[in-house]
Amino acid sequence: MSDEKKFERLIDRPGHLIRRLHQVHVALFLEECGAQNLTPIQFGVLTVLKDGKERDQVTIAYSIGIDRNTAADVISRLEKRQLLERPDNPLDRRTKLAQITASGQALVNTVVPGMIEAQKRLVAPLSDEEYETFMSLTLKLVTENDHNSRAPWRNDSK
Amino acid sequence: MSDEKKFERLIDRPGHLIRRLHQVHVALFLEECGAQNLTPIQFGVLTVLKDGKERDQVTIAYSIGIDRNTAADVISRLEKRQLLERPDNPLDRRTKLAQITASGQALVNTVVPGMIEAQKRLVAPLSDEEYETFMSLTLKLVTENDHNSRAPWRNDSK
DNA sequence: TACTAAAACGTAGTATACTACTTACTTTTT
DNA sequence: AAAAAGTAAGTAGTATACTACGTTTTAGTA
Repeated sequence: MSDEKKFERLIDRPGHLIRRLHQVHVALFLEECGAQNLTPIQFGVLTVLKDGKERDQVTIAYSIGIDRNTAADVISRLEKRQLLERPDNPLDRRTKLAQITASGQALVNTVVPGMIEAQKRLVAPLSDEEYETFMSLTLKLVTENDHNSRAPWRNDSK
Repeated sequence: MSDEKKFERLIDRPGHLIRRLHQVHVALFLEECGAQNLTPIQFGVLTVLKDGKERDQVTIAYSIGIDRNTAADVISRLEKRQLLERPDNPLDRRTKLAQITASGQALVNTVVPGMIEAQKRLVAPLSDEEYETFMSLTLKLVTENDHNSRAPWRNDSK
C-alpha cells in the first residue's frame, strides 16, 4: 500500500489518534480533579516537588517532559496560589528554586485518587493484556522519539 | 497491585505517555511541514475543506475532533492568510461557512508529503505487526472514550 | 586573567484548547 | 402566533506549548 493511501483517513493517522486521546485524558483528569482546580501539568509539577526538595525550573521541566518556558508559566501560577515557594539559590545565582509548601503537599494528596481514577477510566476499554501491550508500545515510541521532542527527558539528578 | 502502586511512576501513567507522544508528533510535523508555516491543526482544517465544499465551523470542528471555539480561532487565522474564505449561509443565517481557496488547496498539496513523513517517523520504532496493534488499541481507546471528550466525533454529513 | 561558550531565567509573541457568557437566529412546543 | 428551547458565532479569559530574543551568571579555555 502506498503511504498516501495508508495515512489517507484521519483515523488512520497515528498523530491524529494520539491528539484525540490526549484530549480525552485531559478531559477525564479535569472531570476527576477539577474541583481542586488543578490541571494535569500543575499536578505534575507539584508531584515532582512532593518530596520537599528544592529544584530549579529546568530540572522540573525536564523531569516531567515539558518545555522550560511552559514550566516557568506553570510555576508562577502555582506560586501565586502559594502551593510552592521560590527561594533564591546562593550556589548558582542564575537559577531560582521551587519548593512545595505544606498547603501544596496537602493539595497533591487530595488529588491523587482523582488522578488514578482518570488513568483507570482512560484505559478501561482495554483488557489487562491489551493494557500491557499498549503501554509497552507507547513507551517504546516515546523513548525512541525522545530526541525529537522539544523537552527531552532528563534524569532528576541531572 | 494497588492502583496507587500501579500508576506510581510517571512513565507508568498512560496519560503521561500520551501527552509526551503528542508532543513528539507535533514536533515532527513542524519539522517536516514548518517551512509552509502550517500547524497540524491548520492542516487538518484545510484537509477537511480540500474537496471544495462549504462547511460551517461546527461541522469542521467535529470532523477533526477539535473544540468549536478552537476551530473559530484556527479558521480566522486561515482566513487572514487567504487560505479559505467565509461566505454567508443564506439557508441558515446563524452559521458562517468556510470554503478553501485555490491557494489553500495548493498549500495542502505541498504539505501532504511532509505530513506523511512525520507519521512515518513517529511510528518508525514499531514493526508492522506492532504498528497494527498500536493503532487498533489506540483507536479503541479513542472510540470508547469519545463521549468523554469536549469535541466528540460527528459524521461530516451531520 | 581575559575571553568565550554555555546555562538559567525573563519577557514577548503565537497557536492550540478549553470555559463562560452573550447575541442572533432557527426549531419546537404550547 | 407567541413562547421556549436549542444552535451557531462571537468575545473574553485562562492554561499549556512553543519560538525568539535579551540579560545575568557560571564554566571552560586561550
